[in-house]
Amino acid sequence: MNDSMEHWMEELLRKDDGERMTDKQTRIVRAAIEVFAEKGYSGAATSEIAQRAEVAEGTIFRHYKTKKELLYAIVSPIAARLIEPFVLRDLYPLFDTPHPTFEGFVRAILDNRIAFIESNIKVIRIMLQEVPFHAELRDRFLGVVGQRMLPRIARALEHYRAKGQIEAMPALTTIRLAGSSLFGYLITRFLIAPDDWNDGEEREATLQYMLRGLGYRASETTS
Amino acid sequence: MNDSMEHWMEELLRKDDGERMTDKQTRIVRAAIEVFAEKGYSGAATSEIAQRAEVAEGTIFRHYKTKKELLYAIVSPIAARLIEPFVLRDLYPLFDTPHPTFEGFVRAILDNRIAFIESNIKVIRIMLQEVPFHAELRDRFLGVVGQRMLPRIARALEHYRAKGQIEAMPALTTIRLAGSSLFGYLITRFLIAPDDWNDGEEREATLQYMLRGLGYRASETTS
DNA sequence: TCGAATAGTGAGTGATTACTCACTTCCATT
DNA sequence: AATGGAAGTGAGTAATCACTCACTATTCGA
Repeated sequence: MNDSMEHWMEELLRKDDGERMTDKQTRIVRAAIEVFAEKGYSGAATSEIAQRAEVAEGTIFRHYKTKKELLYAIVSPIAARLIEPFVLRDLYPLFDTPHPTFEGFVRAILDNRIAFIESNIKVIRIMLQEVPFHAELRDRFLGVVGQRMLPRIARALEHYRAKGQIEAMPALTTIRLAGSSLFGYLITRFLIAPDDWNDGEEREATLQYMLRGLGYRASETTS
Repeated sequence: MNDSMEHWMEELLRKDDGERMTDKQTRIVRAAIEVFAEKGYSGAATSEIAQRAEVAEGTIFRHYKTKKELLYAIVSPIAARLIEPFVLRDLYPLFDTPHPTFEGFVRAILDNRIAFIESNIKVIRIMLQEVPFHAELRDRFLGVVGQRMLPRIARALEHYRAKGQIEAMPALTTIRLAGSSLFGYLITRFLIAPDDWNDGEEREATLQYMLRGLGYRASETTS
């Protein structure tokens, strides 16, 4: 029936004020994720969501004023958590102790993000589907990415570049290139070819491609 | 009003049997592209398409039995042409004369695909949006890619690998990695950051990233 | 010039849509 | 045990949906 939403669910299933949701409320959210993922936002009928949640249709609108509010309630927390690790990781200095090499840095991010996306694939799919049609959603997401995530990654990159471990290149370009490779890996693995997939090999090949592409050299100067 | 669909339009605007479309029919197709791109397939109302085409709603259903058939009529020819150049390019031998180096090969594909996608961005957006929801569409697309495009690229890659110009790696992995970079470039350029975009620099950086990532060496053996 | 086929029309249809509201049920606090 | 507020209900509603059909207008070969 369901699969991989267990851990984050517990955190998603609180209201903004921290109160726990009732049983029926969690069933509504679960059902909505299912139906949005299958049919898209416009194609999903609130009547079907209610049916799958085994709940009266009115119950949905008791908790969410509109269908769009239900969508946002599902997508927003995941969007935030897509970015969070970069923010957190920056709190204890990322620069020196944790990863002396750029390779270690990239490998850590890769593993971390793969794991997260792996267990949130459904909601992320909904997000990717709907972002083009909801200006508010897009602006909020791009805003957070642009203002919080990118600058921090840029700072980390500058560190490794200064150590001569990677080629000089505008930070945004570096992020775009490496991001595309990560993104392509995930899309292929989860959406295009979930079968016939040797994950160990593909992951390593992707990593090597990224490192070579960015001109990684083990080290020249020591910090 | 409209912008970049001029050249392929002339070819799209024939029926399967080659007959030309009437004026109203072309207006329907144009309007449908607009509305599908803005609202998605489910979110698009046939009444709005008719309105924008300045046509009676019944006229749409005279030419297309259902709304879904209208979608397919728009998307199918573009899906085919996304792949076609690889097929054609292979007809006159790609291996020797045209591009002695792998770099030239990649650069040619890059330029070719960029130009095509640039002038078909709207329909491609529709395709990307709707493919997840229409199994028939997805299967047809993946079928053509898997059976016609991938084997031919794989053969070309084998050629350059044999000449020692690129690293040994499974062909599908190579294609995925290079494809991700191309895809990421296009997504960023057309969907995420159409402003603040130095195209010359970004295109060159992407190319270099791809070549380095695949372990490109100018040449070792001569053919 | 005619006739028949094709293109185009728009009011009309039943189904479905998101959402409302008067109502009942549940439960924590007194 | 009483009570007030929140949770839950489901029939009902106006709007919108994709699609039909009886009809008119246009085109074009004979």
